[in-house]
Amino acid sequence: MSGPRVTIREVARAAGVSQAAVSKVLNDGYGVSAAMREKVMRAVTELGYRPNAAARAMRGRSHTIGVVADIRTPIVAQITEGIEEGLQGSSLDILLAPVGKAPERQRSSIDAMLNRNLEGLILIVPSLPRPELEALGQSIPTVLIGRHGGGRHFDSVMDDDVAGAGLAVEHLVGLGHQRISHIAMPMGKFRRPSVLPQTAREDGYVIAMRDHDLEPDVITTDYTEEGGHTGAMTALRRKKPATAVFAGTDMVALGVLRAAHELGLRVPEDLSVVGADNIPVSALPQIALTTIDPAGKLNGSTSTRLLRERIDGRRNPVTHAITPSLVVRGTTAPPRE
Amino acid sequence: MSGPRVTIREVARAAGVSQAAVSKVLNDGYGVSAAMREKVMRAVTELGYRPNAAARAMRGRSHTIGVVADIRTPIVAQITEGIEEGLQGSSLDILLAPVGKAPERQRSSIDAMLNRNLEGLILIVPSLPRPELEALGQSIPTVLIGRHGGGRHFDSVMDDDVAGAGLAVEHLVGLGHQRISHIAMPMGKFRRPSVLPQTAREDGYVIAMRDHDLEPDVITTDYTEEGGHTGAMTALRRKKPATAVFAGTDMVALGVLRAAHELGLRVPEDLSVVGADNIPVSALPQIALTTIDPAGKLNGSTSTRLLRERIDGRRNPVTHAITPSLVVRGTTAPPRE
DNA sequence: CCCAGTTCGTAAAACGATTTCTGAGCTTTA
DNA sequence: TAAAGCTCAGAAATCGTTTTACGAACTGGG
Repeated sequence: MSGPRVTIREVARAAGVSQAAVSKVLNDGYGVSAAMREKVMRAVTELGYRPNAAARAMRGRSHTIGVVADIRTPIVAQITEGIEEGLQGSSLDILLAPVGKAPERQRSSIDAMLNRNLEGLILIVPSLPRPELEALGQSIPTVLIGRHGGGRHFDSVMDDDVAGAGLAVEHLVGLGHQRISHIAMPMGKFRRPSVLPQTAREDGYVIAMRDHDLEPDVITTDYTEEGGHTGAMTALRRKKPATAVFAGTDMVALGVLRAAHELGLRVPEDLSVVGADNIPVSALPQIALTTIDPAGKLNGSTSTRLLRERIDGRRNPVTHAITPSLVVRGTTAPPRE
Repeated sequence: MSGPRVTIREVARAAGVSQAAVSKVLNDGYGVSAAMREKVMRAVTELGYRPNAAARAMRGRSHTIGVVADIRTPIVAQITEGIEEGLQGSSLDILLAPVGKAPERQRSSIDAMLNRNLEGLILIVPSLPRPELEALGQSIPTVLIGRHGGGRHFDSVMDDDVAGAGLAVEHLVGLGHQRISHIAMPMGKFRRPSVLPQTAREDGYVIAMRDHDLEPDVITTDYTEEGGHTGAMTALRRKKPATAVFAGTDMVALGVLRAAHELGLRVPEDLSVVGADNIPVSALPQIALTTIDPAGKLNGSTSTRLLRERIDGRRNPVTHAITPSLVVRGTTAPPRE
């Protein structure tokens, strides 16, 4: 099954035609007769020919798209699945550059992909400044996932996190809750990074609360389990403690659950908790967290669709928002009183 | 920052030398004077030249290694980190092909990487039959992670799961436990797939129990949360129920914890539980699972080292076993009686 | 001063595909 | 029937780099 690779030249010889003919049959195929196509195809399958992607990439198309993502984030796996699904029947391969959160690392990975003449790039929640992304979009078809705000030279796919937060609040209000706290992330000193999902969730929470004439109560901590714990401690030690908490992330929600446990509060009887992201842990029976599902697969397949449009020549930017859904599990119930 | 890419030809012109000279400076550099190196380097940085990887891949080296892995597995992230670490200072890039468990999918991803003339491949727990892996190893430097057994044409890096299981049993015995059950995975009808970590863990458990003159008690179910639940129900409803359970996987251990909870058993007072894999969930304060840590990062960096040796010409196969460590958290304690 | 042996550098040939250009053979049209 | 138009196929140029082969200039020893 190994041995020296079979090249287009050998296929051509076997079929008794020229290299150009073989190439034309395999690609667009302008000006090839049925007889020739048949001959070539037989030789191709017989020899088990697979075109050398490196050679392809140099001239013409590389038949490959690149995905840049932090694979430590659980949702990346689902998004990737969606991306692959969207690639069905397109002869496009997918290559992933693993990165961390460091912009420097992301930059070098993107560079590496550019060096390979990929046909397009999908960036999952990149932490690069917008001007850089715009420049990138000008040099290669680019789609961003999970970054709010849109741009002029790339497409964007994201969850409508404002609506998602609304769903959470609706659900809790519908159960009869009035004092609903939200645990959010600090925004940094200088400017509000409005491109982040966190910000949108906070906004959505505030808007939905106001819609119901309820007083928003935003508690700012880290987006970690520990942050959720300290945030919840704040919310639950007030003289009129919250009866429900909407955490900005499932991880935060886990910290909230721990805090509740430590304070002797039962969930959901004494306290309702809603998270966001629907990470795998949340589905475990022991956790059974009510949460907002970000539809990772749909994000992936949608971004593939947009990317293919862009590869096919579209220039104008498209922004696609996906409406998340609420997954009701065991951490929400009507309040006691 | 975009515009047409700058090629080696332009660098050569700017430096007033030939293309070959530039190439030699950038690579091995045989027969280049200090003066020439200096000239070329200046032109390179000045023009911001970055060699086109596609062109490189066609002739000579591609400066890239490929990783084939199922990114849904949490440990892959850590392994990848280790791989990157091992790549420091080597001018090698890393590209990841995301796959599922399906052999068909893995095959096509490997093909895709072969088409790109990569310098080497790292396969994380591939589910491909051995002959195929041997053939692969003959056509490209290959290292396998997490697959027991070794081979003739590739290197293997794995955890010493036998030793790991031994650690778990030692720990429990040291605490005073005698009735320790193990929840394992079914082996399939026809032959024992001895290449899997699960099998090694089961073997290690049996050996360690015998060493202490204790009767092994292996319960076979699925390697899932649900499997752990049903397995634990079996182990805990005996007339002389187990006082400790060694689960083959953290996910299984979570199911055990749930079963314990449902039966009104407190952990660790009434039941000790040890898992294996140290997935992120296990570290959460509410779970605090005692488990065996597979040293993912070390697996990664070791495999990179071996791969580089192979790329540099080594032919004989190397198998490297990593001794895992026990992470003691809150689910283990001395038995009641 | 000549010759062999180094050094340093370049021209040109790969690598394996795609694409452009050209021409051979037919068919249609005037 | 000659000119024009089409269709199909191949020869050759091209992509950007590495590598090979070779020549020029310099060195040092006799």
